[in-house]
Amino acid sequence: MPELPEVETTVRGLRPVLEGARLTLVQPRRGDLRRPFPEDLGQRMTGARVTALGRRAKYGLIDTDRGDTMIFHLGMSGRWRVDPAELLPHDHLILETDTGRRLALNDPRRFGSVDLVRTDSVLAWPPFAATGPEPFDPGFTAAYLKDKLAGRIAPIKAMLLDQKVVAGLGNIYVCEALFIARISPKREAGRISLAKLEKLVAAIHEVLIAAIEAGGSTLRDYARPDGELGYFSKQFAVYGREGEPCAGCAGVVRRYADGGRSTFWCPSCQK
DNA sequence: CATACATCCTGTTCGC
DNA sequence: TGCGAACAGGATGTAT
Repeated sequence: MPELPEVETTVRGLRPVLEGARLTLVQPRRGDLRRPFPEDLGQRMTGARVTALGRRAKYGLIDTDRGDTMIFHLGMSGRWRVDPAELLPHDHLILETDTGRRLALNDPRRFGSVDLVRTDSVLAWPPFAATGPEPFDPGFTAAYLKDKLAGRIAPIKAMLLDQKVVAGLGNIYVCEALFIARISPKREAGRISLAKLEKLVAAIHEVLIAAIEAGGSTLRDYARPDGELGYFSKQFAVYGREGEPCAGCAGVVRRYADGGRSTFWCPSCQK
């Protein structure tokens, strides 16, 4: 489930633990997640000092003073456990620092990934090369979307999930943003007016900011040894609320399966 | 190129 | 009560 807000919250939580620290141990505990760990991950990262942490799309970036960037993806079920008292099943990668901190990348479903690229080549890394603008990039505007979606007959929901259109959105926040903008997830993407796209851009900003703030407010919990990441779930207007009253009209939230994915929406007010 | 769909993975939830 | 089926879904590969 980690989408942009959860990855951003994770990066902000890792920053005070890792930034400036030297890595004394970088140890995979199995060979692979979604794909194999880089063979030289331990060799290249052990002894390096972490200089910065960042995020691109749904990936977290850990820069070192050796000119390497470790890129992690949390997949569906991934999270970093901070200072765990003991290692658990699915702790697939362990980091230790010269400041006495320990991190475990735990990912039961193993949809996540860890890659290692040269920092000066991060933007050319294949998964990033085709990735669209960040939602808060000044270039992500209604005009941009109008151009990008021109002629597209696919539903707007599918287009927003496409990382080449905009980076960082997943099923949950796409559903929420379309609800806020009162746009049906089934609407043909190329036939949405500029005015509606302006509402959509604003809705995406609104829902992401609220989710990041909700996550940020729970950083203290996240940092607990057995801590949980704070999610936005209690504030979802439509996601997971099939059959419940719509928060914005007299309608009822409905669900349909689209390519095996659930879409939640209010047919009464999303047109 | 655009679109649709299958695949990966495992803990949790649901129905019979 | 138990057990199998369904479900969660991001990235990627294949098919049309």
